[in-house]
Amino acid sequence: MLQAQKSLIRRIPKLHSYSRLLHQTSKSSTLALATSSSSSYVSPLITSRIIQPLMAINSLNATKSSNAKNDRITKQSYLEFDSDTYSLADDEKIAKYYSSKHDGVERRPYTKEINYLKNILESFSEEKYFDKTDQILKSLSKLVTTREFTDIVNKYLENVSQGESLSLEGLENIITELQTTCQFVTNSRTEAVLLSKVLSDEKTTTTEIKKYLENFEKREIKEILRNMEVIGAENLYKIFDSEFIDLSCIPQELHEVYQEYQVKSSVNQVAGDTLKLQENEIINPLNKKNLSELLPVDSFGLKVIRHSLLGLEPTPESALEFSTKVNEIIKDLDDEQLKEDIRSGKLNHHEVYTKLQTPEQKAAYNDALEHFNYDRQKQIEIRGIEGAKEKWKHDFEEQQKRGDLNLTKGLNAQCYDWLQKMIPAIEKEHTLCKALLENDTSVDQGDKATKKERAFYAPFLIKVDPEKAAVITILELLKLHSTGGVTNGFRAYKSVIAVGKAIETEFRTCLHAQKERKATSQKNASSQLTKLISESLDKEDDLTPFWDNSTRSRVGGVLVSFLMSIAKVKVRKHTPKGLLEDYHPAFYHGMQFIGGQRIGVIKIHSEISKCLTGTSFTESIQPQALPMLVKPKPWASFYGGGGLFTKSGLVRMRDAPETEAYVKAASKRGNLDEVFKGLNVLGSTPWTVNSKVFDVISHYWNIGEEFLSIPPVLNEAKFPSELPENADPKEKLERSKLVYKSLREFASSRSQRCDHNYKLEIARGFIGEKLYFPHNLDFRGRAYPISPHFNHLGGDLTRSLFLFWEGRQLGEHGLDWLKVQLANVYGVDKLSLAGRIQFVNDSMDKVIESAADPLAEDAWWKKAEKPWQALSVCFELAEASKMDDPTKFVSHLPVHQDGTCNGLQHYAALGGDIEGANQVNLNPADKPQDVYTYVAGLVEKRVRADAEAGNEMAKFLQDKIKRKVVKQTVMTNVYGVTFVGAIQQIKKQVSQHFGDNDNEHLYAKYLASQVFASIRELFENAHLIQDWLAEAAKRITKSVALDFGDSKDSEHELHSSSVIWTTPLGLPCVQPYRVHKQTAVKTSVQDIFISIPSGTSAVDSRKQQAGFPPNFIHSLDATHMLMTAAKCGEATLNFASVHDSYWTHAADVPVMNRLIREEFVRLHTTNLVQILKDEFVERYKGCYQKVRIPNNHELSKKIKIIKKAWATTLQRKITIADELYMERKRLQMLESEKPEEVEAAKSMETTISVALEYDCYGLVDSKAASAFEILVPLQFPEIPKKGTFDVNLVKQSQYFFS
Amino acid sequence: MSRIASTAKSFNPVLNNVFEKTVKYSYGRTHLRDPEACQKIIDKLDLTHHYKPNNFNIIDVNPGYGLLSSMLNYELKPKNHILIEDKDKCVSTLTGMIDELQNKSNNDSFELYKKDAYEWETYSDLIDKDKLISPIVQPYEKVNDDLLIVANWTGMRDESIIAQWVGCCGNRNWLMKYGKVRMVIFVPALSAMKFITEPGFRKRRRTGMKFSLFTDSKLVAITEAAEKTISEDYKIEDKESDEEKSLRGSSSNGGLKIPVGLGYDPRVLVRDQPPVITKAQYFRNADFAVIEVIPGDHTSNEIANIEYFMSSIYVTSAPLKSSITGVAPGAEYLLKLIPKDILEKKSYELTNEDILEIARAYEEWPFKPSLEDSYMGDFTQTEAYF
DNA sequence: CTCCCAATTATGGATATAAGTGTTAGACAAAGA
DNA sequence: TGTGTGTCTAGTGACAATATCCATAATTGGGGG
Repeated sequence: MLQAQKSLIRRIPKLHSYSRLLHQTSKSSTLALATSSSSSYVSPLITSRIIQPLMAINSLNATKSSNAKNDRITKQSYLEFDSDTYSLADDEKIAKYYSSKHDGVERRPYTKEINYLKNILESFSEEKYFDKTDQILKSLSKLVTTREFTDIVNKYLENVSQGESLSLEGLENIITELQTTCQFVTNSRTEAVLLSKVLSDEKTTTTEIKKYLENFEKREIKEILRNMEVIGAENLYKIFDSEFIDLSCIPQELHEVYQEYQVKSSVNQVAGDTLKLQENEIINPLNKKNLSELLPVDSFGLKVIRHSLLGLEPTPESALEFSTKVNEIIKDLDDEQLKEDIRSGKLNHHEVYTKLQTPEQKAAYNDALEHFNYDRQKQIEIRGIEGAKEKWKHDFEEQQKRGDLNLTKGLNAQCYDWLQKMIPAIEKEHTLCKALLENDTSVDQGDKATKKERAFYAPFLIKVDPEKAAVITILELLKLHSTGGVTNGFRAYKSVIAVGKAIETEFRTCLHAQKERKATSQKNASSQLTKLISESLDKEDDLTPFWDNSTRSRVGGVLVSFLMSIAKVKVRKHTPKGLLEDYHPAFYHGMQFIGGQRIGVIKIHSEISKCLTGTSFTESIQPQALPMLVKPKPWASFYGGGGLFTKSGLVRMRDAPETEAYVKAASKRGNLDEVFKGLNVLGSTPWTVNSKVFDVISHYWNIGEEFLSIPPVLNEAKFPSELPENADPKEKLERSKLVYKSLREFASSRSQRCDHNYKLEIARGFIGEKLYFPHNLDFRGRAYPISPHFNHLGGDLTRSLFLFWEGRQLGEHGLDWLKVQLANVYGVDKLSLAGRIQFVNDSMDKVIESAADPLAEDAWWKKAEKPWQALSVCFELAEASKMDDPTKFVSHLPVHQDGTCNGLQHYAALGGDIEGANQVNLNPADKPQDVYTYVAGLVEKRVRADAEAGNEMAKFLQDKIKRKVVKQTVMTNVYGVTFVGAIQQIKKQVSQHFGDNDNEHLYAKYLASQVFASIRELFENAHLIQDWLAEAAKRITKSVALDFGDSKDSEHELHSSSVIWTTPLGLPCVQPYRVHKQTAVKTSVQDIFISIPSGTSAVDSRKQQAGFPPNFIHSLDATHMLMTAAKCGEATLNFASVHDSYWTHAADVPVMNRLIREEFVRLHTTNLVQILKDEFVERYKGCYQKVRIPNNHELSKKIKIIKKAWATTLQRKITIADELYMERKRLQMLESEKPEEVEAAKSMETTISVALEYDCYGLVDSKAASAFEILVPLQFPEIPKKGTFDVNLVKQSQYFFS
Repeated sequence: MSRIASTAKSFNPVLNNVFEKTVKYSYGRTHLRDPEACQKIIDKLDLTHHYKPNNFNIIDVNPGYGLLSSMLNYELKPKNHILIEDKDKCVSTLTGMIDELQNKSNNDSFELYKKDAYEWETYSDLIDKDKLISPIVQPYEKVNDDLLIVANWTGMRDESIIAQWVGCCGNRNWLMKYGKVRMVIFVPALSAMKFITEPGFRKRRRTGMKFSLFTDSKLVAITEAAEKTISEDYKIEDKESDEEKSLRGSSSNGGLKIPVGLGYDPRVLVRDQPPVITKAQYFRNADFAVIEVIPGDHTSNEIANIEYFMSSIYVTSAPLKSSITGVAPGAEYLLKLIPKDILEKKSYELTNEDILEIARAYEEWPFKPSLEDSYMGDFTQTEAYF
């Protein structure tokens, strides 16, 4: 077993593979250069006097590189090494970089390993496997900085100090030992852990506490107490009680709490601001007793608490508290009926809220609800999984009782059955894992491979409760039904990762909840203190890093394989011999081939998939993916916005450590406050569900037929008739195409139906609720709601379901804006504002009809371009028009203001094109300009010219160019659509509108080129900027860093600089397009292919180039949005956005419109491109670029001579690495303190230095027959001149956003 | 610009100095440049007994610059010799050759058909629409003596065509509806290694199995192995381990005494004794082989029911008994129906008889998945975005 | 106890898999001259 | 070394191929000192 243990420990860090890498590269070309005979590669042009110092430097380098061998972590795994031989020198622990040295963004070597170690340290420390934790800590101490190590150890100490098993002495011993063996440096947090340990001991007397505290100075105590989440509420009060403590010992943030406590305890009444209820057991997920008590909520005399999201009832305590508060609020209502309605639960939260009369009542209700929802939110996040289980159990028991064969219920019962079988399997696995980790040889671990696998996932698997793990596995697999292009199944890869991720999320949530509970367990803790503590808990950043994908897939793999082996379904088959009955696996594994490539799939047994089609399965939504009931935690650091117990990063990214590092660094420097501000405005907008629209949707949904955007219920795909085996291959081919087409259609219809179903189910659950969307960003800074299924970014149908929770009186202009909104969604958005209002006024009776009878066969709203949103406005308008004074109408409807082709607006502002600015409404005008129509006109003009020139195609297309044909292409042009993409878009239009299908491809191709040319003509300067951006990206991504090939940093590939820029709000954007290496992870299901994230692998130059211009523009529109959001927040507007569509209350539209314009002007009055260029120059200095100069130029000759000289001394070809090495040496010597070295450097010539005297970019001549490649310092082209458009005019442009 | 002149037996002296010795465009395929090499192939094929002069047709797919075609034509004297070729440079050389023949020897059997040989339509048009030839349907009991197909499919992406043609042999559709039509195909060496195998050879996979089942295939000629596939520490070993090692199909230290033939199933080499074409004899540095494929006695009907099953079986090289379980729900039942000795075998060891046996057993299986279950969607293609 | 060598294991890289290839232009890499 | 040829991949959010073999580095185990 020792062997297995060693193997585990060895395999986990996988350090030796890295060391091998190091070793290999240390033998590679550059080092060979360094270690070869000393003077050989000095240019013959250098006199012997100068060779001396060079030799010295080189031999120094040589000894260093021979030392490099010792960097290898060889032999014993690094849990066992005990000397400093393998440690990273202090400067090496952080002294690495990503794309640029000049950004102060550090890259740590072995990040992956360190993260892994942190994770297993966490795991082992809770299990108290001290022998292992010791080793891990030793290893870590070699790899991280002292400071970080202190943090790690503190966290470790916190974990191990829990419970009784370790005494204070034991803890102190550990610390002392770590101090000696690992150079552990304590800080105040360490003291806090110790203090907490002292205080937690029941036997510790007050005198002892005092004595202990007296060891410290008051200033020190203050620092210690800052770590309140370590100490915990209960202990904090004990400290407050100690007579040794006075205000000077208390950190600022706790002053209030302290003083309050002093007052209260003087009256001998401890922190009584919470309700005196039974023992506070909020977080006890598995307490069944608790659940049965949940049912009689109405016994509190208030049924307001109606909805139980995910089948979870609120805790009785908080329900009682809430009902008490509500009773208090409605006490003074004079409307008895309303009072009764509220009490009896007839009204949902939002109805109650709107019906309250005074602002004070509303505020009080809001307050009470927020408090109540906080508890519910906790319940959802922590017990959401359990909710699903309870439902299954319920259905299972029902079925047992009644023999009910209802399909959905049957499925739930089936799940319960699987769950019951799976739990013991996982429990058994847990014991095996623990045995493995404890070196318990008495347990049989099975064959070698299994054992090896287990060694990988054991530390993680044991952290999650078997029941929860089982529920999660079942849910995730069922959720994946028919995804990934697999009929009746899913990709094995996806399932394994999904389960792994879900398990991790659950684990993290539990961990966080547990911590918070521990720290705030004191039943009488003041709410103020509780809040402070949970806030400081959020600050723990990177001590439990995210699991990497290989870990996820391993954990997921084992669980999926369990489910696959235990989940059975009963099948019956009539055969000639009679009825056969058998149990078949519900899931089975297979391979699919796509273009010869294997894809692992897991198929769901048809009996099961039958139950799954079309039915709702809402329980399968991870609770963390739902909108929130309470205001999200405000963003203040990289982690911490979003769910209460859910860790989500500020920027969503897929395997992009570089992006992460840059954003984190920016966050730490405080550069992101503006971004946070904007995001927090978005996150704090409360919403509710539009129940009127919901009812209508629900009606049509249940009919099951296709209606507007609702897809029909399809039961099975229709296949064309079979062909005989010997049919012509051509026919066979045609048929199989048809089969795939119909399968594809079926799948897409089903997945759409499924998607809608999710949304509707969630909407149903949130009717009457107050909900929030925490937002985060993509790497360009665009904001997205974190909850993926149901949010306001969705399509027409989804958007129509949203209302602002708060209402605002329409006031003077509000009604008009409502009308504009209706006109916009109806498709009448090309008229002037007055025209749009007139349009609605003319249709007012139809609007009212629509609202009164939305289900009418030919209701007016159904003909709208965006019918559902139109319906939503109809309801609102109809209500408003009922009022005598519509200005007093309280409106909840969000009114949208959309930019006309927002990307082009930014381009036009950047480029200053007058005509372009006109067409996208930057320039004030009487009525909105339509860029699509304009471009269509330009295209038409070109086509006509061609037609006259005799082009047949042009003759055919003449007079057929409509707005619609070019619209999508114009729109996506900004977003970097390629020529091919444009062809596809236009082809679709062509095939719809023109008769001739045979030539549609030719037409599309021709038109696409004309559209491109037209756009280019219209936005000439803008396109020059686009070109400039692309050229800059090209140069950056093709550049070589001076340090390339340096022995100290061998990880970088040749081209490893990605394009990085900073938005005006300070958010660094790093294009994450790199070529990722991929490896296969063996799991018991199959091998799983995962890519290894790396910030240093070669950049994907093509993607970087293609992506940069659109990404830059996106980052600008995102910036504009966040700026506007922040301003709207300041103006106390409710604000929401869908990238370039900004929403607020009708009454507030004028204010928002002003802010939108002001912020746009503010953004564009600086010369953004110039700033970008300056930033680039600074960031990429020290990078070199290949330039082709004429072969016969004297510079070419000079460089050839130098190269030849080097090559003869080195006996091999000169590589780029060699050239850079020599240049590096030259520059180093120039900085040297020794004058002779400086002298030597001055007269030394390298291939790069000789080129410095020439204007190499000027020498580039594309026409020259033969070219020679040389390296020159990276330069950027001059930025194109701006046009004459004055951005300030935007302020007066009514139709800029409208 | 030197041109080819040769005294090879099948070389038409009329064509001396018609073909260029080097060609500029390979169009991604290998072309024979040496009449001696062509002669080797023609001799090995030994087709004169099978086809009566002036009484049969040749469909010559991708003849390239036409050297081999001209020699085959001279040797076999077909009534019609259709050259399906659409590459410009090739076409011009071919027309030159045809003109030369017509002018100097009154041979008008050649017909150039400038279409893409990849398209199925090309063949149906050739026969049904343009009626250049009208092949006679002959029974499957004997090899068709009315039609001969010669094809060069040595390009990178041509392997799929070969596989599909074999599929047609199984289906007996396409040109195979005329009977057992002989095909002489130039293929990449690696394809020949995979496809022309006997049971037990490690590289034998599904398509290899189909070759065995649906066709009688032979290796006609091979090339010298390209240098990179030859292991440096190549050693001559004794015969037994020789046999074993080369059965594994490993390309590094195979057991033949000379590097030529490395990577092929040694039993096939012994069986077919293919002559070797040297590097200098062809243009474009890519190994190839010439194979002869004649439709066999089995059809795809016989194994249609286990298509999906087979694809799963050939994913792994584990013995059937262990790989069979995950193949479909309730596959355990199937274990009872298949003979034990077959279950012990690995997928690449299965013989034709074994496969047919499995197909029969599968038919007996009460829980065999319905047909639509075997449809595995492939809709990864990006579809429209509104 | 360490050192050295042989044997074993881990790991990354290469290659095959199936079997129509919906489309076109342009950039880029390998290869033939 | 400068050419023609073949291959690859094409907007964003966001979605990823596996099995097997082989060479070689790393580790272990055994033996001798």
